[in-house]
Amino acid sequence: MRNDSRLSRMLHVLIHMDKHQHSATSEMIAKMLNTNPVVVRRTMAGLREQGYVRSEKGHGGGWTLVRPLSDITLLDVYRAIGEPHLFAIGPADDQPECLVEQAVNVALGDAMKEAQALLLQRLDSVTLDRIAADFEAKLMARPATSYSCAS
Amino acid sequence: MRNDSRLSRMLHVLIHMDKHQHSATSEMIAKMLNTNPVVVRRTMAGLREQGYVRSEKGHGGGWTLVRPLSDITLLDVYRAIGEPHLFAIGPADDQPECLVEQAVNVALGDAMKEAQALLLQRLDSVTLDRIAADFEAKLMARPATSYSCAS
DNA sequence: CATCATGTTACTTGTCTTGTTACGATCCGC
DNA sequence: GCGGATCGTAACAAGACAAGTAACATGATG
Repeated sequence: MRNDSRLSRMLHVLIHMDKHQHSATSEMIAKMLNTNPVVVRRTMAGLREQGYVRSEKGHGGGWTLVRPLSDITLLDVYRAIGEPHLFAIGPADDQPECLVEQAVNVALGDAMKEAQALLLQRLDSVTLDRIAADFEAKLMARPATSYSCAS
Repeated sequence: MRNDSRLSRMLHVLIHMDKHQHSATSEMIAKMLNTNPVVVRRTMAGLREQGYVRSEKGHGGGWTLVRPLSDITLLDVYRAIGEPHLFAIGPADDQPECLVEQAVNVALGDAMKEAQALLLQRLDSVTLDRIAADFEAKLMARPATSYSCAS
């Protein structure tokens, strides 16, 4: 459990949902992601609130993709899941009195801000249908193998 | 303890060490960083192995800066402490069978690699004496206040 | 040799994601 | 309406990792 895998997982799910027309239950999605239904509901809650997916209770319920993959960027998904911390490193103290430490924080912070800006920009420049297209290309390259997880 | 603060702390220490000519004990450094001596020794071990500082046991011992700040980049320090993980996010599975997940990992991985390359490049472009100079500038701007932590 | 200081190991703590259990609410089919 | 399917949510345990802590060995100085 070294990294926060929520972004990766939600991207995975959304693309799969686009391939199936019918709704998917948390149970099915959980099997697909090798996790369990509660985690799925927890993480997908943000996507629902942002209007990317819809959930329906009761018999025949489950999760449905509401917007086309071409309308969703990686950044959209990142924001929908609550913009978790991107970096594992950081300052020891956010508001230090020591001027040396302040200078260190500025230097490190500047570098990290640049990297973060670039990362977010990259996430913003990729829509989910692009990833789906990459997947299709791979599928064509080796059509004999099983192409995906439990789907 | 949300972030790994080792890099930040070591930068802080090295610059302070440059200001004092005499060696500093782990005890003194620990007070400066608001931590304790064992953590200091643990983290500084990497810096010693890479030849940036020297440690001496016994009476009058402690830590000494060996190389000038102008010879040490932020990247050097990052590497010396063991190149800890930079990102808090990552894929759910590094070697997934699912081709969709593979495509997701490639897309996310590409963006992260770019951001990481930029960050490391920025760390490589800054030497510790630059941060020390920033500190001096701040010090001139308000010479009346106490300028640093327990030093 | 007594003291100071590092070196190292083992264990605990704090924090965050993930996993799990439990229970309530809602919807569909009979 | 009843029962089962399914989401919503809260509460709690597990696992990982940095950081904090305690204990003890090692080496250097006077």
